Amino acid sequence: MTTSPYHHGNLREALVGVAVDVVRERGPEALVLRELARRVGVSHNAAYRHFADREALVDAAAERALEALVATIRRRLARVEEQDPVRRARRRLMEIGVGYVEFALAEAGLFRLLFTAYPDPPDGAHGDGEGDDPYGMLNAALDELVEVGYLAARDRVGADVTCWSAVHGFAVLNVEGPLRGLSADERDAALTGLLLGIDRGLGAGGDWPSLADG
Amino acid sequence: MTTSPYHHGNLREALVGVAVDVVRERGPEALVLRELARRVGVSHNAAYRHFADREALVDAAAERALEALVATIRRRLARVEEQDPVRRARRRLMEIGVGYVEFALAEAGLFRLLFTAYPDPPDGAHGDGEGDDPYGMLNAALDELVEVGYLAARDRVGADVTCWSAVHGFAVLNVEGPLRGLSADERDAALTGLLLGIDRGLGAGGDWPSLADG
DNA sequence: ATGCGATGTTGACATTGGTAACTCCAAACG
DNA sequence: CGTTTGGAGTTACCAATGTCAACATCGCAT
Repeated sequence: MTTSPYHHGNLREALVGVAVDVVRERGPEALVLRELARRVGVSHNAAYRHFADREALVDAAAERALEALVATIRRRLARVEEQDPVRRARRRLMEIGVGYVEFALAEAGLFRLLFTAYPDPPDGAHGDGEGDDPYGMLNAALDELVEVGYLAARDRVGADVTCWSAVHGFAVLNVEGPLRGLSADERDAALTGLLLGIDRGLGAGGDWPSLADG
Repeated sequence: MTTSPYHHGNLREALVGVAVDVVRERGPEALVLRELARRVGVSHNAAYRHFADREALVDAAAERALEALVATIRRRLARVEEQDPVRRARRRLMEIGVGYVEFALAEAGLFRLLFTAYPDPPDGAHGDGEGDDPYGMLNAALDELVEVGYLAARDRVGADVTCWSAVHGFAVLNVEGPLRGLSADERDAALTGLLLGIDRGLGAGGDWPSLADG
């Protein structure tokens, strides 16, 4: 309501909003400052009162994208009802992977945005809180796997990078890489295979039954 | 020598050449038509006699990048001297991964170029020749693993996607993702862990000794 | 020699990100 | 209640880029 024709009210939010819209529709490369201004009904250059430059706006939008990704993963995690601690932990790890890929495919634009402007490294500092980022959630899940005895502590090191690499690679290849064009069925099968492979690899120390059957 | 001041001789090659140079130095986004022309000492627009548009030139450069990647992998494969068929096959698969990542890190610009303009899918059609692309080489290596009895035929399906995903993901995260900034040592360790994990996962059917020791 | 087609050139145009200088309004202060 | 001050938007402008159209130049076949 406080929208006098001049002072917009909260241009910043509005800009980030349309930015997200545009990215969802046409990808990060379609993120054009002047068009955003047009859409919001404001002159170009208005944006410069709120963002240092184009990149700053892109970063702001990327933050939104990250939240969306986290939300998707959380949603998937919440659906796990498994009771047995070991099976539960393993299932949770898989769901993180599924959620990650689900988001990448459903929101290809946002997913790509996320990695054209990523907030630098996650700073090896894992181990504190669960973190509100996917990497933190992954680490939490892996720690859980150690606690329940599925993953040998010795194999915990590097497991995060391995898991992330596999799932991220799968997502990238399917979204913008040579694997786009796979049918939904092929994709699902491949992803299941990938995740089961990880699950099997992590638990290779003991003699656990596959999550696939049962 | 045939360089009269007017007709350049073979502009096409020259353009692709400097394009590759620029990408190596400053990445794919620095690939600016007009600058290439300047570098070659020709007027802008000259390029349009040889390329339909910017994208066509990018594609041509990407082709070069692909060749370079393949060369790097071949070089690594050629160095494997292992005699025992099983160990040899396993080692070869690992070297493909190492080569892939090595290239991504050493030639970050070219690697990124490769995936900003990728020649569509590899067309599920694997099984013919080894192919001169990394995907073909990967498939050949996996087939070899089946032949020597390390990889169960049943697990062959999807193994290609799993391997590619893991290695590609690792490369991407390290080159342009949140894992850039890892020290060389950390990176090496993580990659070794990843590749051993794959090796272990593929051979999980039998009871093979790790490639790490011995 | 000559004329034609491939190869380059010049000139223009619309778009984009960005800077500078101006304007407008609202709230703080006397 | 008037004024001033500064945040928020605006217009004017610039250089760079991709691309199109029209023109120039050269070599080779006739």
